[in-house]
Amino acid sequence: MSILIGKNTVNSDIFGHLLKSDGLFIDREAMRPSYMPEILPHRGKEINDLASILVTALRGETPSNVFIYGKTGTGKTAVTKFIGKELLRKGLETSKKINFVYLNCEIVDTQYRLLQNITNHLINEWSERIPFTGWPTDEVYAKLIQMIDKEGGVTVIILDEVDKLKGDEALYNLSRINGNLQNAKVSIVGISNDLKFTEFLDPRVKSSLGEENMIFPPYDASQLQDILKQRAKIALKPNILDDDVIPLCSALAAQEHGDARRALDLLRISAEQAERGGATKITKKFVRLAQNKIEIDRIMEVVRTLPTQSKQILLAVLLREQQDRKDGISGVITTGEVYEIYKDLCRKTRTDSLTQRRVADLISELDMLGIITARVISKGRYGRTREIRISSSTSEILNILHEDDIFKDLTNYKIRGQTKLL
DNA sequence: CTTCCACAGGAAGGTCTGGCGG
DNA sequence: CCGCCAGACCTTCCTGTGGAAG
Repeated sequence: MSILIGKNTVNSDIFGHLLKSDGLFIDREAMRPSYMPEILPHRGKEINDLASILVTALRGETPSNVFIYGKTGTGKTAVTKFIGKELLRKGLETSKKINFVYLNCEIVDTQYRLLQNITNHLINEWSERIPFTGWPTDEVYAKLIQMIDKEGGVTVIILDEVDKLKGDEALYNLSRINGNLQNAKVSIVGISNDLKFTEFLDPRVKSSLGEENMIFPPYDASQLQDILKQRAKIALKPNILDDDVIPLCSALAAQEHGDARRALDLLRISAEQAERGGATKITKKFVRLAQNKIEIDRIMEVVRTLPTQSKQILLAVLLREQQDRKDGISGVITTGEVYEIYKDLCRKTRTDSLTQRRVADLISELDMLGIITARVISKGRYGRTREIRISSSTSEILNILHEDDIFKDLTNYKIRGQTKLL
């Protein structure tokens, strides 16, 4: 993001000025997904269920392995981490040896790194730690067994986003680790937001990992309200929220499969928008702004990471739309027209052009990503085609596209003279 | 009612990359 | 290290079609 400094502003001590300006937050962190609240509203049942499975660890026995399923923002990670904390606390209190290892498999995604991470978690001496690479995998596995046995007690391993793990060998090895242990026990908790994940698993792993299954249902609008109220109390200064802001954020997030993360983002960004607008109260207006911003940010990110050919097609659509607006025409943009402009662009940028068949597919891809809308319409005698529109801010997308090197010398590009029918 | 445009979109096959077992 | 295969990415060829115009 760039900071523009107007000609007339006094730009000495910018940060000082911003710091002094009375913000709306007390603790911004409390609205971020990583924040761990003291109480998790509406997850009492889930906490209880998981706790009653893992409580066996406090009795020194092996808890069943658990598989937890639930959509994003339903509190899976929060609940498991919460339980982990409690388990460790209670373990200390009753002097039972408990180890708790949390790993996100999206970051630690190979068998080697997984085993290495768990083992290192149990090793205190830096010198003894297993390096990022270099050891044979089975040696790491042996070391892991040795360490767990040395530690004794019960080790609970949380594998978050377990579906991101490459290959199921790692899961297979971990699930039968108890057979190799003398005086320690291991329990695995797998977390996933993909219910179909277990279907592709080795049946042995499947039955072992899924000794217990838990499903986290999405929050409904009123539950989201409670969560937002709780966090707003910690994060925001008192009396700056309009009464209808939290219900609105909750309702919007509830529409999107009850995602608490989404609701919190919405509220946080609303507050940020209000803060930046110099407002002293957060109103519905800022929620709308925030929603808009989230959507635009999403689109910008998608556009930025588009393959070159798709960018080229998108640029063709944008140029056509811009031209039409300049000429005061508001006709429909069709696949054929886009293809012509696209081919011309390819010539200018010296890239190979795809066939119209392929371009048509890429256009519907762009449609599915929500960058453009492409509806099939019939113009009767003049054929059947797609009516293509841009769904959001043209100029901002153009800016992103111009970041791309291949569009560098296209700044003065003009659509070749052609009169539009109808 | 029929015609006919300008595509939509299915099917099949080619090329290339990257992972994986031997 | 090598051959094999799956899947991504494209092309070629094709049949199907909504509805304004005739």
